[in-house]
Amino acid sequence: MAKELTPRSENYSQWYNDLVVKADLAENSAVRGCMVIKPYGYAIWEKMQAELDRMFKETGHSNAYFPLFIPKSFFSKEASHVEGFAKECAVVTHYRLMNDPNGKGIIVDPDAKLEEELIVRPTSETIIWSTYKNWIQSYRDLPILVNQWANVVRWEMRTRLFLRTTEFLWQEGHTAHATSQEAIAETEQMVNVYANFAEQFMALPVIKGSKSANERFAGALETYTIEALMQDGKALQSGTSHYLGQNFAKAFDVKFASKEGNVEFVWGSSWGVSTRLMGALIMAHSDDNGLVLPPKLAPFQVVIVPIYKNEEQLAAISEKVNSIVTKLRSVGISVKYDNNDNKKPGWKFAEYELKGVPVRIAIGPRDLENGTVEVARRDTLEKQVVSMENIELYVQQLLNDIQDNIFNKAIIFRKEMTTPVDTYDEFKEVLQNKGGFILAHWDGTSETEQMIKDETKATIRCIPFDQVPEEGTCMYSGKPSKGRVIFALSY
RNA sequence: CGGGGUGUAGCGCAGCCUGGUAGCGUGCGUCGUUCGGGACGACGAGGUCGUCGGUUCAAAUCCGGUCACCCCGACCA
Repeated sequence: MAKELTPRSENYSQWYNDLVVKADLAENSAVRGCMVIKPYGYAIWEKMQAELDRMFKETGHSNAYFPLFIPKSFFSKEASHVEGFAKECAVVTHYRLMNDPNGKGIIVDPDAKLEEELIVRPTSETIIWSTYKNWIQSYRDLPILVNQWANVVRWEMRTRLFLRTTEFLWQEGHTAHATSQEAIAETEQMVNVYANFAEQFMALPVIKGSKSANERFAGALETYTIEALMQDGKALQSGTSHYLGQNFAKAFDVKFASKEGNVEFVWGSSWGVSTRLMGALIMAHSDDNGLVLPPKLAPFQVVIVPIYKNEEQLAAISEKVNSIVTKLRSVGISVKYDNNDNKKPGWKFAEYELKGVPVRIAIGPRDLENGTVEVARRDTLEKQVVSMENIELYVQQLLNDIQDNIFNKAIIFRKEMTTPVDTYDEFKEVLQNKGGFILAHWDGTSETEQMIKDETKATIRCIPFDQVPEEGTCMYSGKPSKGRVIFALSY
């Protein structure tokens, strides 16, 4: 066994790291905190991008591209925004290198200092709103519904493949509207798009809700989030959508003439998901044998492994396989035929299990005689010998079953790992011994949330949209509360 | 930035305490036998032991400096 994973029960975090590397998704690069996303991992990201991009366009958005660099002065224009990002910005100060006069390689040319430093974007609100100022004069120019696919840099202290890297890939939508109602509707629409994507494609159940003031995006009036629960009982913020009010319009003086002839500031939203979704996908479904991918996002949904003793057998099998491949593709199933002669079937079985391919078809001499194939599903590891007749319909149904099954499993897990508590002692007990989402009453103040965070590291993941109204008292302060919020330890 | 740890073959590690021929697993190459759950045998290629300096007849090993990376904390999508 060349590629054994650390079991989850032994060390969940190690399991995750092992899995990312051994399933060939990504690896650490020569640059501190930055990862190389390998072809197999990138293929999954491309699948996610394709679906999200389609969903954005269906809701009326267009893609555009803004600069990687942001003049430093732009950042100071929105006070809470700079406050939130200042500590993690990479800064470009020079534009030229030169040979070291002391002969020790290459140094930064001290004469090539920039007049104004450039920030490598940690997010693009500032550069985009400075641009929108030029695009908007009248209500007729609104709304602007733009998305960009980009990389951003946040100089984090500690990084983990996909979950938190110094540079990461994401999309950021930035919209401008004539009314606050419209901007809020957009913010809500996009958090719903994210939730639908997570649940329908990633098979990842999420809870939609609002962030508390402490956890809100720097510069937003309101942050909506989708929160997912990982197998170790920790929460992962998987996507956010921010209602910006007129904050950035005021900071960058973006005004429009309304229908009534008044000059008003524009209302905004921004929303994003990142390669962190890869981390969520990996952790949500995978097991000690490796990755488990939802069929809708797998780079290939079916792998076919031939079993043979000699060239003639392989030729006979390959002929059958070709017809199977054609049939599968005809119903839109993606297939890889692995006839690599350098690896044995056993090796291939283990390898594709590790890589999370949803369905494996093995075909050997026995099958040729019987007109059958062996079909194995990754989620349950069950194997079944089925007829080659109508194989495409069987596999199509199986892929649907797998997609549903892993989603249902995740829902059941979340249900088991969601615990209502009424006292702070109970809260600490559950947090320590069980983890997961904890539903508790909170008095609504930042102070209380901060105290709980300082004492337990748990934060309010969100105030759920579907919060049940319920009179209660804050577990920490005893003050009145009108409903439970979700606490958890988080990534 | 505080605490801990590690740099030796592509990868994972042993050797260091007690200085004296550079070692194991895996991976890689060739050949043969294998092939329905990570095959086996034979032969072979591959390392100025992170780096700079010191001690010594002799340094992977002892001493000092330095660099890099990893883990735990504070920060975070």
